[in-house]
Formats: sequence, structure tokens, C-alpha cells
Amino acid sequence: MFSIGQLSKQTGVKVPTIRYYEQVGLLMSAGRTEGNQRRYDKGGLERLGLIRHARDLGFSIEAITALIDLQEHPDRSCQEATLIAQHQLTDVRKKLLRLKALETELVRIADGCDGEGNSEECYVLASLANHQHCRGEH
Amino acid sequence: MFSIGQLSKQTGVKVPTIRYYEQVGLLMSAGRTEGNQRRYDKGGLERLGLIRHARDLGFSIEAITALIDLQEHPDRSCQEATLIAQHQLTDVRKKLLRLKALETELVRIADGCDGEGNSEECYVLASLANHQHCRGEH
DNA sequence: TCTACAACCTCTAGTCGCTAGAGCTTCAAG
DNA sequence: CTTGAAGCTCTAGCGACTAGAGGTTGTAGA
Repeated sequence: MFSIGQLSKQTGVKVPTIRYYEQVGLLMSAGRTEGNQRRYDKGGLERLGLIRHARDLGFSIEAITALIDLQEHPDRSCQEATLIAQHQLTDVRKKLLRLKALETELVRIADGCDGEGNSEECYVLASLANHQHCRGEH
Repeated sequence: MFSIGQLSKQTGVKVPTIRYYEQVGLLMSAGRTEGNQRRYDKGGLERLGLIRHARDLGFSIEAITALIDLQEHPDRSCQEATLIAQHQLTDVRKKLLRLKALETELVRIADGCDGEGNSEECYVLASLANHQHCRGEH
């Protein structure tokens, strides 16, 4: 049996975050001591590991709730889990595209200025004030 | 003189968002009517345009406050504006790297499963439960 | 000039995923 | 038996909005 602190050390998830996960219904403790402290078993440790990993991959709490729910009903089709993962992938790709466009634009803005003039004629400020300067969409 | 709704239409910034920008000290209205409604002049319109553009590029409210402050003191060096832009660029590049790693991992996870089995043997769930499956860092 | 109603106003609370702090209690080692 | 680290609950804060309640103003048509 693990205390919340031991669980935290083993998974790298902070103690208040573990309590937060419990609060939102993502992770229940195995039980409590007489003095009301949380105790976890191996199952709890594994569940928190999955949560941690999924969060690292950018899955929302809602998506992880659905995944865990699925895991707890092994008879149900795996299709739903795949859908959730693919949705997450689509999402990541959208963000990637957007960030690439932003990078291009920021390079143009940050490089256009040598930082030596005064801000009246600053290229950074001029670029931000005038969208016309931009190449392409963002 | 523009009402808040006209400003909203011209810049694409929602009305409550404009009020929010005022609340956090980013955009002041030119004045009010007798009946306490906001009225903006051309300067306000341009300022909101800059804010919109900078937000689209991912600058924080705090960074934009600094940029506007700089714009209003044209005698000060442009270096600070360039620093802010470069900081933002660094930030975007960090996010890009991370998202690329996530994409790789998600492709592996989402493609490893045909979605036809049941969730007991689901590759998506197995991958999330076991970090060992992952190639490389993320 | 009157009326109707869209657009405006302020205020509070909710979103997401935590994080920080106050003030208290419990556990475990010496 | 004492000490102090670690646990507990509860509330509030972060950033950048968004939503809704409930009331007021501006303006166009009759």
C-alpha cells in the first residue's frame, strides 16, 4: 500500500495534482486509513501512470476519463479508444500547422529589426500594427 | 466615433473580449456617451487591431502591454520590442519541437490498432498504460 | 413624438488543469 | 512520548476569455 506521497514520487505527479484527479473523478484511492489518509494499491499506481502518460501526450481529462472507462469494460470495442487517439492526433496536427505559420511570421518580424533604432520606427511594432505586412495566413 | 459593436465588427474581436481588454488595462475607450456607452476613435481601432494581431501570433496580454507601452514612448529603444518578439519565437519553437514528438508518438499509437478487437487487448490502451512502448522522449 | 427592440451596461460565475496557502490532524522515527 | 514531516480539507488564484442575469440606452420606423 502506498501513501499519496509515495505515489507522487513513483509517477512524478505532484501530490495536489493527484488529489485534483480524485476530485474530478479520474482516480479513486483504494481506501483510507483510520486517520483519513489515502492509501493506494498497485492498481492505483498503474492507473495514475496511464493518466500521467496520457496527459503528457496532451489528452484532455475528459478524453482520459473515457479511455479509463473503456479500460474498465474490456468487452467493449477498442474502436472508441482508437477514435479518441486519432482525434488527439488531428488536434496535434492542427496545432502544428498553426505553430509553423506563427514561426515563419515571427522570424520575419524578429529578424526585420536590428534593435538599434527607436521604437517610433521599430519594425516589430510596425508589423504588429499592420497585418498587411504578413505573408500568408495565420 | 465607433460603438463597441462597430469596433468588434471591424476587428473581429468579440464585444465581451474588448471589455475584458479594457478591464485588464490593455485598451481604454476614447470616452463615454451621456448614457455611459463606450465610444472609440480611430486610435482605439488601430490599437485593438494591433492587440488582435499580436494575440493571433500568441503574444501574452503581458507582452502586449509592454509593446503598447513602448509604442507610446517613441523615444525609447526598439531593442525591448525585438527582445519580446524573439522570446515569443523561442517559445513557439519549443512548442513546435514538443508537438512534433507528440505527433510521432500518437501516429505510432493510433496506427498500431485496427480498432476491431475489444478493449482488453487494445493497443491504444496498452501504449498509454506502458511508457516503455514509446520510442524516444516526450 | 412615441414605441419597439437591438445593442449596450455592470456584475458574477464558469471554463481547464492545475497550483498555492491557511489552518488543522496523523503517522512514524527516535 | 515527542517532534516534525507528511497528510487532510477548504478556498482562492492563474490566463484569457465566455456566458448569463437583469437592467439601461440609442436609434429607426410609424
